[in-house]
Amino acid sequence: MRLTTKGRYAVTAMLDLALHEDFGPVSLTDIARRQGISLSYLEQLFLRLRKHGLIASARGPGGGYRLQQPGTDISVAEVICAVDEQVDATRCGGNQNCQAEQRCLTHDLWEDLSEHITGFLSGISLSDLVQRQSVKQVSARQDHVMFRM
Amino acid sequence: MRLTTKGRYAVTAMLDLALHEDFGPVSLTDIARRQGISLSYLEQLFLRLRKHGLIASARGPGGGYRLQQPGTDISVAEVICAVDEQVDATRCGGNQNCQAEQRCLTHDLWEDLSEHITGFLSGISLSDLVQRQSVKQVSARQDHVMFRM
DNA sequence: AAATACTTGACTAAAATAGTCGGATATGTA
DNA sequence: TACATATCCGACTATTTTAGTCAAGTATTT
Repeated sequence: MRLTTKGRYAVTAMLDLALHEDFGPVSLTDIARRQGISLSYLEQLFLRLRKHGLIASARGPGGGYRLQQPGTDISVAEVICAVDEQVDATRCGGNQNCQAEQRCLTHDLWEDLSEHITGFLSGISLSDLVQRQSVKQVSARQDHVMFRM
Repeated sequence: MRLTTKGRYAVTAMLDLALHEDFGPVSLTDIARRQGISLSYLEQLFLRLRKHGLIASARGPGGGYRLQQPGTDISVAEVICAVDEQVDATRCGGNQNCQAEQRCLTHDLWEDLSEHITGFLSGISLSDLVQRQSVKQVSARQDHVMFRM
């Protein structure tokens, strides 16, 4: 699993969605405003999230996105994997041909690390984040500032 | 701490150094040959590793680099930090001004993750890697193929 | 003296990041 | 039915990072 800012944007946007979906579908325009992420960039990310079955879309006025599964069932790891497309993973891709078609010296180390990170992020669901005190605080500020803008 | 291929190259090169320093200083030319990394790129990496006090250099014929501290005292985390220069860390840099000068929604999550990864990689020293069976195997193959080339 | 090897800075091709732009399509509401 | 809203989708682009190359040094051993 790769860790990039793209993945971070996706998690932030999904968390915003989880925080606001009680009042019907959430539009990308709202998420873009609240989180300071460009609309067009969000469109790219949500296309992938939808194709991976994490969210469902509703078109037309009042439309937007909602979570396809309960927030407890969507882990941070899943969100990141959905947008990062796992092009080459570790360069020492699964096939161990990192150096001259053979396993490179540190192959096992990166494999161990990768498992470690995935395990950590698989254990954190969107619901877990929603309940965090720090998230509640930041979210409240964002809702307040942006309210009826 | 950022995880990039640059950091991976650095760890691989430092491990090669740890594996061969018993016979005196190790030249970058040798490391480049064994690990399939370009000499000029290694020069850039080792400049930073030296400035961070992880290695010492010896000029002239028979010169090269050796570890500045025993292999047990150099962790993988230190090597990666030395070359990655920590430009912006998490974009939510230490100052929490990730979004409009305020803390972003997922700030704490990335901070937790960062600590988790750093903790994991801090617990692995070059000596630990040298003793791994898989590392010994790959290293033996590399020495054999490249011997007296 | 000569070869080896580190030191340093400037430059560069290719890829990834973080978007922008333009249009098409679907849908709820007046 | 017209219209506004919103998702869909593809193509394009500026900037940054990666992964180097190149050239000219300097120091040291043999």
